[in-house]
Amino acid sequence: MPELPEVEIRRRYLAAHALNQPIQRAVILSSAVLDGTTSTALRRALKGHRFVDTRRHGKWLFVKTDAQPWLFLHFGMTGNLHYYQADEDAPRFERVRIEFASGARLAFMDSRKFGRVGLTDDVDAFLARRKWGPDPTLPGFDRETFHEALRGRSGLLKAVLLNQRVIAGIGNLYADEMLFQTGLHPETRVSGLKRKTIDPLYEAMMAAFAASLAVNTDYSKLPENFLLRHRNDTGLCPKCGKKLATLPFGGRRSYYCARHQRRRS
DNA sequence: AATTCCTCCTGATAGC
DNA sequence: TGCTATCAGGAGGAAT
Repeated sequence: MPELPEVEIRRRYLAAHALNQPIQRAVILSSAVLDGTTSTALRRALKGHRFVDTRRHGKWLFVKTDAQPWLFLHFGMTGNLHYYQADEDAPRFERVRIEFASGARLAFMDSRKFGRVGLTDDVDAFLARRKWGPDPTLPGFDRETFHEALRGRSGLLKAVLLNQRVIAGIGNLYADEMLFQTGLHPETRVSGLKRKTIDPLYEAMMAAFAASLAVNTDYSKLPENFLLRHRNDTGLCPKCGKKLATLPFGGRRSYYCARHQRRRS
């Protein structure tokens, strides 16, 4: 579920609740979500410390501690956060629990265990090592950055948009939204795209992220003309009422309107 | 180097 | 009701 806007909402949630209070201990309920660290190392890194800052790049969330390392979180397909009190029920699928001295708790939940939790001493080095592309919502990203990111790419547009090393943060749903808003077929070849096509794609991406953040990623509150409102098996194109078409795409599906998003070339 | 394919894991839902 | 098949908003590594 979580793409750039969803992870940004989680970042804000964590920042609003979990900063600047002493951590009593961390409990790892499923070590399967640990990435490059161990239960022991994670517990030791957090115990007695506080979270002091947050940062996000694409779908990755980083939480600075008052010691050396940052905690990093990736939510996979089903990851989420839940802040609650010790006398309340733990959420389902809790995989890592951070207990604060106050009695409050922060749960990292993830039914499917595709999420990741780990430690890094240097966020920039972490991002560079994994070769992530630029994040469209961070300072410095503009139309030219977008153009530059797509330059030299030869794959299919949908696949390129999903490639986090090209641009960080676009997932299956927002890629479909961008393509729908610009009338581009998912299998359009990137190599042939002109600036007059790429610019609207950039605008559609920024508009989709902004609109989603404005409604706290509650898609039911998005304007009617968003594909995200209709992206399901019975969904109809908000422009023409035609039933949405789908294409298998590397293990998942693209939803699009076969009338407005035609293959060109 | 870039792109495509496969796999990791488990819950919700549709269909019989 | 119960079982089975299918699908789900991701990333990393292998293969091409």
